[in-house]
Amino acid sequence: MEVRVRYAPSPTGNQHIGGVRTALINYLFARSQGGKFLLRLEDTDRTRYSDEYVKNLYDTFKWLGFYWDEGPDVGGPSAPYIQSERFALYKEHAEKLVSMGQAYYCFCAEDRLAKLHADAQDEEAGEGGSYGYDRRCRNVDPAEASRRLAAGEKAVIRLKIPLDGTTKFRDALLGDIEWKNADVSPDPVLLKSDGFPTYHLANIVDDHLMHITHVMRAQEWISSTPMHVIMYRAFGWTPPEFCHLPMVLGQDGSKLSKRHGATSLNEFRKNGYLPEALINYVAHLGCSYEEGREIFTLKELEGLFRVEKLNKASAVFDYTKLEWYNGQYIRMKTDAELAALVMPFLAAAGLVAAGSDGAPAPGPAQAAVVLGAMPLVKERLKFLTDAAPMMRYLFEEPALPAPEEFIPKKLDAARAAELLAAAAALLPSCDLADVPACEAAFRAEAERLGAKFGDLMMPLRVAATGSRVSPPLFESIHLVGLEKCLARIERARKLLVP
RNA sequence: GGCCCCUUCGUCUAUCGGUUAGGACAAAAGAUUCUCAAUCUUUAAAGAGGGGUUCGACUCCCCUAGGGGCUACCA
Repeated sequence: MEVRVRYAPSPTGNQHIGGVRTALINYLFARSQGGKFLLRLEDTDRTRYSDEYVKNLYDTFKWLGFYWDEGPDVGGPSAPYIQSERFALYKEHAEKLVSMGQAYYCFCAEDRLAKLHADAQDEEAGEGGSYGYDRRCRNVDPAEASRRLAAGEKAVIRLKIPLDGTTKFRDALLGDIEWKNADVSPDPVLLKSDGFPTYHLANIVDDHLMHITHVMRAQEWISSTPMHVIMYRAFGWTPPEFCHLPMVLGQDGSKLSKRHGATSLNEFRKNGYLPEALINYVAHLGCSYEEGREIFTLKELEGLFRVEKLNKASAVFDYTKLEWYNGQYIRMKTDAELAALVMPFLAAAGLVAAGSDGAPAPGPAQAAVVLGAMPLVKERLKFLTDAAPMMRYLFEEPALPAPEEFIPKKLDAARAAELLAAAAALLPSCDLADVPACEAAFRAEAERLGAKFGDLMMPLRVAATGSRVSPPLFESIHLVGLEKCLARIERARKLLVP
Protein backbone atom coordinates (compact mmCIF):
# COMPACT_ATOMS: atom_id res chain seq x y z
CA MET A 1 0.00 0.00 0.00
CA GLU A 2 1.28 3.45 -0.89
CA VAL A 3 2.33 5.59 2.05
CA ARG A 4 0.31 8.79 2.30
CA VAL A 5 1.05 11.37 4.96
CA ARG A 6 -0.10 14.90 5.46
CA TYR A 7 0.78 18.21 7.03
CA ALA A 8 -2.46 19.73 8.27
CA PRO A 9 -1.88 23.22 9.61
CA SER A 10 -4.51 25.60 10.78
CA PRO A 11 -4.13 29.03 9.14
CA THR A 12 -4.38 30.91 12.41
CA GLY A 13 -0.83 32.20 12.50
CA ASN A 14 2.40 32.42 10.53
CA GLN A 15 4.35 29.26 9.89
CA HIS A 16 6.73 28.59 12.73
CA ILE A 17 9.52 26.19 13.57
CA GLY A 18 7.26 23.60 15.15
CA GLY A 19 4.98 23.36 12.14
CA VAL A 20 7.83 23.28 9.68
CA ARG A 21 9.48 20.52 11.66
CA THR A 22 6.30 18.42 11.53
CA ALA A 23 5.95 19.10 7.81
CA LEU A 24 9.59 18.24 7.12
CA ILE A 25 9.46 14.93 8.95
CA ASN A 26 6.27 13.98 7.14
CA TYR A 27 7.92 14.95 3.87
CA LEU A 28 11.10 12.99 4.60
CA PHE A 29 9.11 9.97 5.67
CA ALA A 30 7.01 10.07 2.50
CA ARG A 31 10.09 10.40 0.31
CA SER A 32 11.97 7.67 2.13
CA GLN A 33 9.03 5.34 1.54
CA GLY A 34 8.31 6.40 -2.01
CA GLY A 35 4.96 7.74 -0.81
CA LYS A 36 2.97 10.94 -1.09
CA PHE A 37 3.06 14.03 1.09
CA LEU A 38 -0.06 16.17 1.14
CA LEU A 39 -1.11 19.50 2.51
CA ARG A 40 -4.55 19.96 4.01
CA LEU A 41 -5.77 23.29 5.30
CA GLU A 42 -7.63 22.89 8.55
CA ASP A 43 -9.51 26.17 8.51
CA THR A 44 -12.39 25.16 10.74
CA ASP A 45 -11.67 27.77 13.38
CA ARG A 46 -13.43 30.69 11.76
CA THR A 47 -12.69 33.08 14.60
CA ARG A 48 -8.91 32.94 14.20
CA TYR A 49 -8.69 32.37 10.45
CA SER A 50 -6.97 34.83 8.08
CA ASP A 51 -6.09 34.73 4.35
CA GLU A 52 -2.77 36.27 5.19
CA TYR A 53 -1.73 33.10 6.99
CA VAL A 54 -2.60 30.95 4.00
CA LYS A 55 -0.40 33.12 1.83
CA ASN A 56 2.33 32.90 4.43
CA LEU A 57 2.06 29.11 4.36
CA TYR A 58 2.63 28.93 0.61
CA ASP A 59 5.41 31.55 0.65
CA THR A 60 7.22 29.79 3.45
CA PHE A 61 7.38 26.40 1.81
CA LYS A 62 8.28 27.82 -1.58
CA TRP A 63 11.19 29.55 0.10
CA LEU A 64 12.20 26.45 2.03
CA GLY A 65 12.17 24.43 -1.14
CA PHE A 66 10.25 21.31 -0.23
CA TYR A 67 6.65 21.02 -1.26
CA TRP A 68 3.59 18.79 -1.11
CA ASP A 69 2.59 16.37 -3.85
CA GLU A 70 -1.10 17.11 -3.33
CA GLY A 71 -2.70 20.18 -1.86
CA PRO A 72 -5.07 23.07 -2.39
CA ASP A 73 -2.76 24.85 -4.83
CA VAL A 74 -1.44 21.84 -6.71
CA GLY A 75 -4.58 19.69 -6.72
CA GLY A 76 -4.74 15.92 -6.45
CA PRO A 77 -7.10 12.96 -6.31
CA SER A 78 -8.45 13.78 -2.84
CA ALA A 79 -9.49 17.37 -3.61
CA PRO A 80 -10.64 19.62 -2.18
CA TYR A 81 -7.84 19.97 0.36
CA ILE A 82 -9.42 22.84 2.24
CA GLN A 83 -11.75 21.83 5.02
CA SER A 84 -14.10 24.77 4.64
CA GLU A 85 -14.73 23.47 1.12
CA ARG A 86 -15.65 20.08 2.54
CA PHE A 87 -18.19 21.57 4.92
CA ALA A 88 -21.11 19.27 4.05
CA LEU A 89 -19.03 16.16 4.55
CA TYR A 90 -18.50 16.67 8.25
CA LYS A 91 -22.14 17.39 9.11
CA GLU A 92 -23.13 14.33 7.15
CA HIS A 93 -20.65 12.15 9.00
CA ALA A 94 -21.53 13.54 12.40
CA GLU A 95 -25.20 12.85 11.76
CA LYS A 96 -24.34 9.37 10.58
CA LEU A 97 -22.67 8.76 13.92
CA VAL A 98 -25.82 9.98 15.68
CA SER A 99 -27.97 7.62 13.67
CA MET A 100 -25.59 4.79 14.52
CA GLY A 101 -26.02 5.58 18.19
CA GLN A 102 -22.35 6.57 18.53
CA ALA A 103 -22.96 10.29 19.00
CA TYR A 104 -25.74 12.53 20.26
CA TYR A 105 -27.13 16.03 20.13
CA CYS A 106 -26.29 18.22 23.08
CA PHE A 107 -28.41 21.24 23.89
CA CYS A 108 -26.46 22.52 26.86
CA ALA A 109 -26.05 26.29 26.86
CA GLU A 110 -22.55 27.70 26.68
CA ASP A 111 -22.83 29.47 30.01
CA ARG A 112 -23.72 26.22 31.74
CA LEU A 113 -20.62 24.64 30.19
CA ALA A 114 -18.51 27.59 31.23
CA LYS A 115 -19.75 27.23 34.80
CA LEU A 116 -18.94 23.52 34.71
CA HIS A 117 -15.45 24.37 33.60
CA ALA A 118 -15.00 27.04 36.24
CA ASP A 119 -16.21 24.73 39.00
CA ALA A 120 -13.75 22.10 37.91
CA GLN A 121 -10.96 24.67 38.12
CA ASP A 122 -11.99 25.59 41.66
CA GLU A 123 -11.89 21.98 42.78
CA GLU A 124 -8.34 21.58 41.58
CA ALA A 125 -7.01 21.12 45.08
CA GLY A 126 -9.62 18.43 45.78
CA GLU A 127 -10.04 14.85 44.68
CA GLY A 128 -9.83 15.58 41.00
CA GLY A 129 -11.49 13.61 38.26
CA SER A 130 -14.61 15.69 37.71
CA TYR A 131 -13.30 17.44 34.64
CA GLY A 132 -14.99 18.28 31.38
CA TYR A 133 -18.55 17.83 30.22
CA ASP A 134 -20.95 16.07 32.61
CA ARG A 135 -22.72 14.18 29.79
CA ARG A 136 -26.12 15.58 30.71
CA CYS A 137 -27.51 15.24 27.16
CA ARG A 138 -26.11 11.77 26.52
CA ASN A 139 -29.38 10.14 27.52
CA VAL A 140 -31.84 12.54 25.97
CA ASP A 141 -34.37 10.44 24.09
CA PRO A 142 -33.58 10.60 20.31
CA ALA A 143 -37.21 11.39 19.53
CA GLU A 144 -37.13 14.30 21.92
CA ALA A 145 -33.86 15.47 20.45
CA SER A 146 -35.39 15.56 16.95
CA ARG A 147 -38.35 17.50 18.32
CA ARG A 148 -36.13 20.11 19.95
CA LEU A 149 -33.99 20.36 16.83
CA ALA A 150 -37.08 20.86 14.68
CA ALA A 151 -38.19 23.58 17.07
CA GLY A 152 -34.98 25.42 16.18
CA GLU A 153 -33.03 24.78 19.35
CA LYS A 154 -29.26 25.15 18.94
CA ALA A 155 -27.23 22.01 19.39
CA VAL A 156 -23.79 20.49 18.99
CA ILE A 157 -23.03 16.84 18.28
CA ARG A 158 -20.93 14.96 20.81
CA LEU A 159 -19.16 11.63 20.51
CA LYS A 160 -20.13 8.91 22.99
CA ILE A 161 -16.95 7.84 24.74
CA PRO A 162 -17.40 4.40 26.33
CA LEU A 163 -17.93 4.78 30.08
CA ASP A 164 -15.63 1.90 30.96
CA GLY A 165 -13.02 -0.30 29.36
CA THR A 166 -9.77 0.80 27.76
CA THR A 167 -8.54 1.95 24.37
CA LYS A 168 -5.22 0.81 23.00
CA PHE A 169 -3.13 1.95 20.09
CA ARG A 170 0.39 1.47 18.90
CA ASP A 171 2.62 4.44 18.35
CA ALA A 172 5.41 3.82 15.85
CA LEU A 173 7.84 5.65 18.09
CA LEU A 174 6.49 5.24 21.61
CA GLY A 175 5.16 1.70 21.35
CA ASP A 176 1.92 0.38 22.82
CA ILE A 177 -0.18 2.91 24.66
CA GLU A 178 -3.29 2.06 26.64
CA TRP A 179 -5.80 4.46 28.16
CA LYS A 180 -8.71 3.97 30.45
CA ASN A 181 -11.78 5.29 28.65
CA ALA A 182 -12.68 7.06 31.88
CA ASP A 183 -9.60 9.23 31.28
CA VAL A 184 -10.56 10.14 27.73
CA SER A 185 -12.14 13.57 27.27
CA PRO A 186 -15.79 13.01 28.18
CA ASP A 187 -17.90 13.15 25.04
CA PRO A 188 -16.03 15.75 22.99
CA VAL A 189 -17.87 18.00 20.54
CA LEU A 190 -17.66 16.85 16.92
CA LEU A 191 -19.86 19.43 15.26
CA LYS A 192 -20.02 22.97 16.61
CA SER A 193 -23.21 24.99 16.75
CA ASP A 194 -22.00 27.06 13.77
CA GLY A 195 -22.11 23.85 11.76
CA PHE A 196 -18.33 23.61 11.47
CA PRO A 197 -16.57 20.47 12.63
CA THR A 198 -14.02 20.49 15.42
CA TYR A 199 -10.46 19.49 14.62
CA HIS A 200 -11.15 16.00 15.90
CA LEU A 201 -14.01 15.19 13.55
CA ALA A 202 -12.62 16.87 10.45
CA ASN A 203 -9.24 15.29 11.03
CA ILE A 204 -10.57 11.76 11.24
CA VAL A 205 -13.03 12.08 8.37
CA ASP A 206 -10.41 13.60 6.08
CA ASP A 207 -7.60 11.28 7.02
CA HIS A 208 -9.89 8.38 6.24
CA LEU A 209 -11.26 9.79 3.00
CA MET A 210 -7.82 10.88 1.83
CA HIS A 211 -6.40 7.42 2.58
CA ILE A 212 -3.80 8.71 4.99
CA THR A 213 -1.68 5.78 6.14
CA HIS A 214 0.47 7.42 8.82
CA VAL A 215 -0.38 10.28 11.12
CA MET A 216 2.83 11.98 12.22
CA ARG A 217 2.22 14.92 14.48
CA ALA A 218 3.67 16.56 17.58
CA GLN A 219 3.48 14.77 20.91
CA GLU A 220 1.09 17.36 22.28
CA TRP A 221 -1.60 15.46 20.36
CA ILE A 222 -1.03 12.18 22.04
CA SER A 223 -3.69 12.60 24.69
CA SER A 224 -6.42 13.06 22.09
CA THR A 225 -5.36 9.98 20.16
CA PRO A 226 -7.45 7.50 22.18
CA MET A 227 -10.47 9.63 21.40
CA HIS A 228 -9.56 9.57 17.73
CA VAL A 229 -9.20 5.80 17.82
CA ILE A 230 -12.63 5.52 19.43
CA MET A 231 -14.03 7.65 16.64
CA TYR A 232 -12.46 5.53 13.90
CA ARG A 233 -14.04 2.46 15.49
CA ALA A 234 -17.39 4.19 15.87
CA PHE A 235 -17.35 4.76 12.12
CA GLY A 236 -16.25 1.19 11.56
CA TRP A 237 -12.94 2.35 10.07
CA THR A 238 -9.39 1.15 10.62
CA PRO A 239 -7.22 3.82 12.23
CA PRO A 240 -3.97 4.81 10.48
CA GLU A 241 -0.58 4.29 12.09
CA PHE A 242 0.32 6.94 14.61
CA CYS A 243 3.70 8.46 15.26
CA HIS A 244 3.95 11.22 17.84
CA LEU A 245 7.00 13.41 17.33
CA PRO A 246 9.07 14.82 20.17
CA MET A 247 8.38 18.46 20.90
CA VAL A 248 10.65 21.43 20.25
CA LEU A 249 11.42 23.45 23.37
CA GLY A 250 12.97 26.83 24.09
CA GLN A 251 16.16 27.28 26.14
CA ASP A 252 14.11 27.29 29.34
CA GLY A 253 12.58 23.91 28.60
CA SER A 254 9.03 25.01 27.82
CA LYS A 255 7.29 24.69 24.48
CA LEU A 256 9.06 26.90 21.92
CA SER A 257 7.26 30.23 21.57
CA LYS A 258 7.82 33.83 20.55
CA ARG A 259 9.34 34.78 23.83
CA HIS A 260 12.27 32.46 23.08
CA GLY A 261 13.25 34.60 20.06
CA ALA A 262 12.52 34.22 16.39
CA THR A 263 10.15 31.33 15.75
CA SER A 264 8.27 32.26 12.59
CA LEU A 265 9.96 31.45 9.32
CA ASN A 266 9.32 35.03 8.23
CA GLU A 267 11.71 36.20 10.89
CA PHE A 268 14.42 33.71 10.03
CA ARG A 269 14.19 34.72 6.41
CA LYS A 270 14.33 38.40 7.24
CA ASN A 271 17.28 37.81 9.57
CA GLY A 272 19.41 36.32 6.82
CA TYR A 273 19.11 32.60 7.40
CA LEU A 274 19.45 30.18 4.52
CA PRO A 275 16.69 27.64 3.92
CA GLU A 276 19.25 24.86 3.62
CA ALA A 277 20.57 25.63 7.08
CA LEU A 278 17.11 25.74 8.60
CA ILE A 279 16.12 22.48 6.97
CA ASN A 280 19.26 20.73 8.08
CA TYR A 281 19.08 22.00 11.60
CA VAL A 282 15.38 21.29 12.01
CA ALA A 283 15.82 17.82 10.54
CA HIS A 284 18.36 17.13 13.28
CA LEU A 285 16.06 18.15 16.11
CA GLY A 286 15.20 14.86 17.76
CA CYS A 287 16.65 12.82 14.95
CA SER A 288 20.03 11.57 13.83
CA TYR A 289 21.11 10.41 10.40
CA GLU A 290 24.67 9.35 9.86
CA GLU A 291 27.33 9.46 12.51
CA GLY A 292 30.20 11.86 12.10
CA ARG A 293 28.42 14.10 9.63
CA GLU A 294 26.43 17.27 10.19
CA ILE A 295 25.80 18.60 6.72
CA PHE A 296 23.33 16.91 4.43
CA THR A 297 21.42 17.89 1.34
CA LEU A 298 17.64 17.53 1.33
CA LYS A 299 17.99 14.63 -1.11
CA GLU A 300 20.34 12.85 1.26
CA LEU A 301 17.99 13.34 4.17
CA GLU A 302 15.17 11.92 2.08
CA GLY A 303 17.15 8.75 1.57
CA LEU A 304 18.43 8.44 5.14
CA PHE A 305 15.30 9.16 7.14
CA ARG A 306 14.02 6.32 9.35
CA VAL A 307 11.34 6.50 12.00
CA GLU A 308 13.55 4.35 14.24
CA LYS A 309 16.15 7.12 14.23
CA LEU A 310 13.73 9.55 15.84
CA ASN A 311 14.35 10.39 19.45
CA LYS A 312 11.58 10.08 22.04
CA ALA A 313 12.62 13.01 24.19
CA SER A 314 11.86 16.59 23.28
CA ALA A 315 14.72 18.76 22.01
CA VAL A 316 15.82 22.28 22.90
CA PHE A 317 16.08 24.66 19.97
CA ASP A 318 19.66 25.91 19.90
CA TYR A 319 20.06 29.16 17.98
CA THR A 320 23.82 29.00 18.31
CA LYS A 321 24.11 25.72 16.49
CA LEU A 322 21.75 26.93 13.81
CA GLU A 323 24.02 29.95 13.42
CA TRP A 324 26.95 27.64 12.79
CA TYR A 325 24.97 25.71 10.18
CA ASN A 326 24.08 28.98 8.49
CA GLY A 327 27.75 29.97 8.24
CA GLN A 328 28.59 26.56 6.83
CA TYR A 329 25.99 26.83 4.10
CA ILE A 330 27.01 30.38 3.25
CA ARG A 331 30.56 29.17 2.73
CA MET A 332 29.34 26.43 0.42
CA LYS A 333 27.80 28.96 -1.98
CA THR A 334 29.64 30.06 -5.09
CA ASP A 335 30.45 33.76 -5.33
CA ALA A 336 27.70 34.31 -7.87
CA GLU A 337 25.11 32.49 -5.76
CA LEU A 338 26.06 34.39 -2.65
CA ALA A 339 26.04 37.71 -4.49
CA ALA A 340 22.47 37.04 -5.60
CA LEU A 341 21.43 36.08 -2.08
CA VAL A 342 23.01 39.11 -0.49
CA MET A 343 21.79 41.61 -3.10
CA PRO A 344 18.30 42.19 -1.63
CA PHE A 345 19.84 42.98 1.74
CA LEU A 346 22.27 45.42 0.14
CA ALA A 347 19.41 47.08 -1.72
CA ALA A 348 17.36 47.33 1.45
CA ALA A 349 20.31 49.01 3.14
CA GLY A 350 20.53 51.48 0.27
CA LEU A 351 24.00 50.40 -0.80
CA VAL A 352 22.87 49.18 -4.17
CA ALA A 353 20.24 50.61 -6.49
CA ALA A 354 16.70 49.30 -6.14
CA GLY A 355 13.60 49.41 -8.33
CA SER A 356 10.36 51.03 -7.26
CA ASP A 357 9.24 47.69 -5.79
CA GLY A 358 12.36 47.59 -3.62
CA ALA A 359 13.90 44.74 -5.62
CA PRO A 360 17.61 45.16 -6.25
CA ALA A 361 18.50 46.79 -9.57
CA PRO A 362 22.25 47.27 -9.46
CA GLY A 363 24.08 48.73 -12.42
CA PRO A 364 26.98 46.75 -13.94
CA ALA A 365 29.54 48.58 -11.83
CA GLN A 366 27.71 47.84 -8.55
CA ALA A 367 27.12 44.25 -9.56
CA ALA A 368 30.81 43.84 -10.26
CA VAL A 369 31.78 45.26 -6.88
CA VAL A 370 29.34 42.96 -5.08
CA LEU A 371 30.59 39.92 -6.95
CA GLY A 372 34.19 40.93 -6.38
CA ALA A 373 33.57 41.34 -2.67
CA MET A 374 32.18 37.84 -2.20
CA PRO A 375 35.53 36.11 -1.71
CA LEU A 376 36.36 38.73 0.92
CA VAL A 377 33.20 38.42 3.00
CA LYS A 378 32.08 34.85 2.46
CA GLU A 379 33.93 33.30 5.34
CA ARG A 380 33.08 36.23 7.59
CA LEU A 381 29.30 35.99 7.25
CA LYS A 382 27.11 34.16 9.68
CA PHE A 383 23.94 35.68 8.27
CA LEU A 384 23.12 37.32 4.97
CA THR A 385 22.23 40.38 7.03
CA ASP A 386 25.88 40.71 8.05
CA ALA A 387 26.81 41.64 4.49
CA ALA A 388 25.50 45.21 4.36
CA PRO A 389 27.34 46.55 7.41
CA MET A 390 30.46 44.66 6.37
CA MET A 391 30.37 46.02 2.81
CA ARG A 392 29.18 49.55 3.41
CA TYR A 393 32.62 51.13 2.85
CA LEU A 394 32.66 49.74 -0.68
CA PHE A 395 29.73 51.94 -1.65
CA GLU A 396 29.77 54.93 0.67
CA GLU A 397 32.38 57.20 2.18
CA PRO A 398 32.78 55.91 5.70
CA ALA A 399 32.27 58.34 8.57
CA LEU A 400 35.62 59.57 9.82
CA PRO A 401 36.54 57.57 12.93
CA ALA A 402 37.88 59.21 16.07
CA PRO A 403 41.64 59.96 15.89
CA GLU A 404 42.59 57.32 18.43
CA GLU A 405 41.13 54.63 16.15
CA PHE A 406 44.01 55.25 13.74
CA ILE A 407 46.77 54.98 16.27
CA PRO A 408 48.43 51.57 16.73
CA LYS A 409 49.25 50.47 20.23
CA LYS A 410 52.21 52.26 21.81
CA LEU A 411 52.41 54.83 18.99
CA ASP A 412 51.19 58.41 18.74
CA ALA A 413 49.20 60.52 16.27
CA ALA A 414 52.26 61.95 14.55
CA ARG A 415 53.70 58.51 13.91
CA ALA A 416 50.34 57.22 12.67
CA ALA A 417 50.15 60.13 10.23
CA GLU A 418 53.64 59.34 9.05
CA LEU A 419 52.74 55.72 8.40
CA LEU A 420 49.63 56.84 6.55
CA ALA A 421 51.65 59.13 4.34
CA ALA A 422 54.10 56.33 3.59
CA ALA A 423 51.25 54.03 2.66
CA ALA A 424 49.73 56.67 0.42
CA ALA A 425 53.04 57.16 -1.29
CA LEU A 426 53.58 53.46 -1.85
CA LEU A 427 50.08 52.51 -2.99
CA PRO A 428 50.17 54.03 -6.51
CA SER A 429 53.17 51.90 -7.40
CA CYS A 430 51.49 48.68 -6.30
CA ASP A 431 49.61 46.29 -8.56
CA LEU A 432 46.45 45.93 -6.45
CA ALA A 433 45.46 42.84 -8.39
CA ASP A 434 48.54 41.10 -7.02
CA VAL A 435 48.02 40.82 -3.28
CA PRO A 436 51.23 38.93 -2.41
CA ALA A 437 53.27 41.56 -4.25
CA CYS A 438 51.48 44.39 -2.43
CA GLU A 439 52.08 42.69 0.85
CA ALA A 440 55.77 42.22 0.08
CA ALA A 441 56.13 45.88 -0.82
CA PHE A 442 54.42 46.98 2.40
CA ARG A 443 56.51 44.64 4.49
CA ALA A 444 59.65 46.11 3.00
CA GLU A 445 58.35 49.61 3.60
CA ALA A 446 57.53 48.81 7.21
CA GLU A 447 61.01 47.53 7.75
CA ARG A 448 62.50 50.61 6.17
CA LEU A 449 60.45 52.77 8.53
CA GLY A 450 61.32 50.66 11.52
CA ALA A 451 57.64 49.86 12.05
CA LYS A 452 55.75 46.66 12.52
CA PHE A 453 53.90 45.48 9.47
CA GLY A 454 50.64 45.48 11.43
CA ASP A 455 51.27 49.04 12.56
CA LEU A 456 51.62 50.15 8.97
CA MET A 457 48.43 48.33 7.99
CA MET A 458 46.15 49.44 10.81
CA PRO A 459 45.99 53.20 10.11
CA LEU A 460 45.56 52.40 6.44
CA ARG A 461 42.76 49.98 7.21
CA VAL A 462 40.91 52.49 9.36
CA ALA A 463 41.33 55.19 6.75
CA ALA A 464 40.24 53.07 3.81
CA THR A 465 37.38 51.14 5.41
CA GLY A 466 36.41 53.32 8.37
CA SER A 467 36.98 50.53 10.85
CA ARG A 468 39.67 48.57 12.66
CA VAL A 469 37.81 45.42 11.62
CA SER A 470 37.40 44.87 7.92
CA PRO A 471 37.72 42.38 5.08
CA PRO A 472 41.26 41.95 3.67
CA LEU A 473 42.77 45.33 2.97
CA PHE A 474 44.50 45.22 -0.41
CA GLU A 475 41.52 43.56 -2.05
CA SER A 476 39.29 46.14 -0.44
CA ILE A 477 41.33 49.04 -1.74
CA HIS A 478 41.30 47.44 -5.15
CA LEU A 479 37.50 47.24 -5.09
CA VAL A 480 37.00 50.76 -3.78
CA GLY A 481 39.50 52.19 -6.24
CA LEU A 482 42.89 53.77 -5.69
CA GLU A 483 41.78 57.37 -6.17
CA LYS A 484 39.01 57.16 -3.62
CA CYS A 485 41.24 55.45 -1.13
CA LEU A 486 43.98 58.04 -1.48
CA ALA A 487 41.39 60.70 -0.72
CA ARG A 488 40.25 58.76 2.34
CA ILE A 489 43.85 58.49 3.48
CA GLU A 490 44.44 62.19 3.02
CA ARG A 491 41.30 63.00 4.98
CA ALA A 492 42.51 60.80 7.82
CA ARG A 493 46.01 62.22 7.77
CA LYS A 494 44.65 65.73 8.14
CA LEU A 495 42.62 64.59 11.13
CA LEU A 496 45.78 63.31 12.80
CA VAL A 497 47.99 66.33 12.03
CA PRO A 498 45.71 69.35 11.97
C1' G B 1 -5.49 18.01 40.99
C1' G B 2 -6.04 13.88 37.19
C1' C B 3 -4.08 11.29 32.97
C1' C B 4 -0.08 10.54 29.55
C1' C B 5 4.95 10.96 27.59
C1' C B 6 10.09 11.68 28.49
C1' U B 7 15.29 11.56 31.24
C1' U B 8 23.58 10.26 28.18
C1' C B 9 28.50 16.33 28.44
C1' G B 10 25.56 23.45 29.00
C1' U B 11 22.84 22.10 23.98
C1' C B 12 21.83 18.42 19.73
C1' U B 13 23.12 13.41 19.64
C1' A B 14 25.92 7.95 19.07
C1' U B 15 25.61 3.45 21.97
C1' C B 16 20.38 -1.37 20.26
C1' G B 17 24.11 -6.15 27.91
C1' G B 18 30.70 -6.36 27.64
C1' U B 19 33.49 0.68 24.59
C1' U B 20 39.25 4.37 27.80
C1' A B 21 30.83 6.17 26.90
C1' G B 22 32.06 8.51 20.46
C1' G B 23 30.78 13.02 17.42
C1' A B 24 28.87 18.16 16.64
C1' C B 25 27.75 23.27 18.55
C1' A B 26 29.14 26.39 22.43
C1' A B 27 33.50 27.14 26.02
C1' A B 28 38.93 27.22 27.05
C1' A B 29 44.06 26.88 25.14
C1' G B 30 47.32 26.82 21.01
C1' A B 31 48.77 27.08 15.63
C1' U B 32 48.00 30.27 11.43
C1' U B 33 47.27 35.41 10.36
C1' C B 34 47.35 42.60 7.53
C1' U B 35 42.40 43.40 11.60
C1' C B 36 38.14 40.29 12.06
C1' A B 37 36.82 35.83 10.51
C1' A B 38 37.68 31.07 8.43
C1' U B 39 40.74 26.78 9.07
C1' C B 40 43.63 23.15 11.98
C1' U B 41 45.25 20.92 16.83
C1' U B 42 44.31 20.13 21.88
C1' U B 43 41.56 20.45 26.66
C1' A B 44 37.47 20.40 29.87
C1' A B 45 32.48 18.36 29.97
C1' A B 46 27.47 13.25 30.63
C1' G B 47 24.52 8.02 31.75
C1' A B 48 18.92 12.11 37.66
C1' G B 49 18.66 8.99 42.41
C1' G B 50 17.49 4.22 44.61
C1' G B 51 16.35 -0.80 44.16
C1' G B 52 16.33 -5.22 41.32
C1' U B 53 17.42 -8.96 36.82
C1' U B 54 22.31 -10.66 35.00
C1' C B 55 28.79 -13.40 35.17
C1' G B 56 28.27 -8.26 33.51
C1' A B 57 24.17 -2.83 32.93
C1' C B 58 23.82 3.85 30.03
C1' U B 59 21.31 -0.23 27.71
C1' C B 60 15.98 -4.70 30.61
C1' C B 61 12.19 -4.23 35.05
C1' C B 62 10.25 -1.45 39.43
C1' C B 63 10.07 2.88 42.64
C1' U B 64 11.28 8.02 43.53
C1' A B 65 12.57 12.69 41.68
C1' G B 66 12.66 16.13 37.75
C1' G B 67 10.93 18.02 33.01
C1' G B 68 7.12 18.37 29.37
C1' G B 69 2.17 17.74 27.31
C1' C B 70 -3.11 17.39 27.64
C1' U B 71 -7.32 18.32 30.60
C1' A B 72 -12.32 24.10 25.15
C1' C B 73 -18.23 24.56 20.60
C1' C B 74 -8.60 26.17 19.50
C1' A B 75 -5.90 23.49 16.46
